[in-house]
Amino acid sequence: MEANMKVNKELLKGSTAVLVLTTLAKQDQYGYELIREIERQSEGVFAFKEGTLYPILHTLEAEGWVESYWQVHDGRKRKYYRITDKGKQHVKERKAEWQLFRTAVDRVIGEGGV
Amino acid sequence: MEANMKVNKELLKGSTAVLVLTTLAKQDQYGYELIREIERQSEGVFAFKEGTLYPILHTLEAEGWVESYWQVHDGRKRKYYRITDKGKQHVKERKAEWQLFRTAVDRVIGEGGV
DNA sequence: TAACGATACATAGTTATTCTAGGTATTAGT
DNA sequence: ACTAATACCTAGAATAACTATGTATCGTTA
Repeated sequence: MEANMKVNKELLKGSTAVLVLTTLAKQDQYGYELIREIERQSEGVFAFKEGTLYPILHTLEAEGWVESYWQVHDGRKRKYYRITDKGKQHVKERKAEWQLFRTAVDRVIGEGGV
Repeated sequence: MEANMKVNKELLKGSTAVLVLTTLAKQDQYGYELIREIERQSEGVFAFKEGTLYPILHTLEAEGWVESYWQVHDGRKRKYYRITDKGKQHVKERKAEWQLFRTAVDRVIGEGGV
């Protein structure tokens, strides 16, 4: 599981919120765990650094898309995040946006069944 | 054909080079024409402003992925761009990167035949 | 028991890329 | 003569992820 398989980081811009929110929609998770979970699900393509993910989580919380709560587990203090109803609505819109974007790129570059 | 169908502009980052180079790989085009052509092919999703596209073309040229030449057509001076061999190699790599990225996003958000 | 690596959270400042907002010049139509 | 469309251009703003660094705790092992 090589970390940092070289996907241009610029490609990522605008996609992180939907990646994080979708993952949180399945179950509450804490930051450090989210990094591993997203890396696992993307099969190593997305390997967020902590310095990248934590500020994103703070932004998502400021927007009201997630809520956080501290919880001790296995003798460790962890800050869990839970998606809100507003966040669920938001992720629905962003997913639709992603579909639109993906389809448009594929049309131009000529992949995806054209 | 409404310009600016709201695809988050951040999503675009990292994708413009491959969009432009792929279009140029089909035939030489000039900037103003490229904007319309990409808008047409993406069915209105990507509507670059001139202030966006021209600097991108200059960057692509500086990287050696395209070459430009002035040509008069229909009584108008136009700056045409032609993709180079180096550009063709580059766009191949970027397309592969796009496939990897797209697949990874779809895996995480749970679309695309998982 | 001291040292070290892994876990877990955090922020300041840099970098990269697109957009905004302006500008110039030419041509075609009214 | 005026206006809209064509065609090119750049400087500076805005945005978002990354780099680098810091703190603290826990488990393992020498």
